[in-house]
Amino acid sequence: MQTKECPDDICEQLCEHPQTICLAKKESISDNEAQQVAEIFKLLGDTTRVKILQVLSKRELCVCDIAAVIEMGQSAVSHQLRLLRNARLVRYRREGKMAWYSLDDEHVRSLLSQGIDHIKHR
Amino acid sequence: MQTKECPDDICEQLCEHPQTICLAKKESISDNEAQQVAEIFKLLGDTTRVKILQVLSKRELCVCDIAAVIEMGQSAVSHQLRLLRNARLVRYRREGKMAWYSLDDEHVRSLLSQGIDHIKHR
DNA sequence: CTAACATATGAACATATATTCATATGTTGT
DNA sequence: ACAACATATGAATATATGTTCATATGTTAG
Repeated sequence: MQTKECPDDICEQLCEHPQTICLAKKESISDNEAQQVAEIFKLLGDTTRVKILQVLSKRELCVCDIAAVIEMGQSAVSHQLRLLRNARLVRYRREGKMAWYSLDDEHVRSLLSQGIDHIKHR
Repeated sequence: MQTKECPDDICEQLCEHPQTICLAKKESISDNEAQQVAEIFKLLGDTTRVKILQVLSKRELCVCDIAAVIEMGQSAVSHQLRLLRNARLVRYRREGKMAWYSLDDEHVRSLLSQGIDHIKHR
């Protein structure tokens, strides 16, 4: 991302420390990467979706059962499932008129359980 | 949360599967827990904050250096740092007129690096 | 004390997001 | 074909969130 070497820290620049800044920039992730990372965490950053993912991490469930378990309306659940589906965090299969959802990302399972651990031990 | 045993799955209830729902409820986290988990991930779910946390994971930086590195205004950075400070994800120390920030949560360091790994390998 | 500076913060604004309601889609059983 | 049902989705609404601008706070140097 940064091609030039870091110049000496001559510090004409107010408080900024050019050399430190230059080093830090070299080690920083790109806008695009940061955005993608944020995207994943954003999906985990909603109470309803946390509940959905957590119950799906235990067993496959159909939409109306998810709604019953987390006590939310079918429509709200369905909207959230769409987001999770689009991001491929959940998998679904159709069986007759029912749609069965389950967790489809071991990485997310791990992040989720770490998040839960985190709040349980502090 | 659920004190009663799960009744047999007599299924008078439309599509819902009472026994499955009952079991799933027993294994589900509380509203409060889900909210706290979401709270953490919400903090990781913004591009600017991901960038801030990522650069702070490498080294301690003062506010205006953070702003320079991630190329954002001082005010925006300061506002975000407040959120991170309140959640104790970052630590800060004052040195004269400067404020030095660093990452203060190994759990978050781990979540962050997993998030970055995740998007890099897919 | 004053000026310059680093940081913090309140208010305003624009944008994003979650939920609800109404309705569409698609399946099953009669 | 029709009715009942499970799910999906568009539109509307309310709320939350991020950034900017202006300004406040607090520190240092002169």
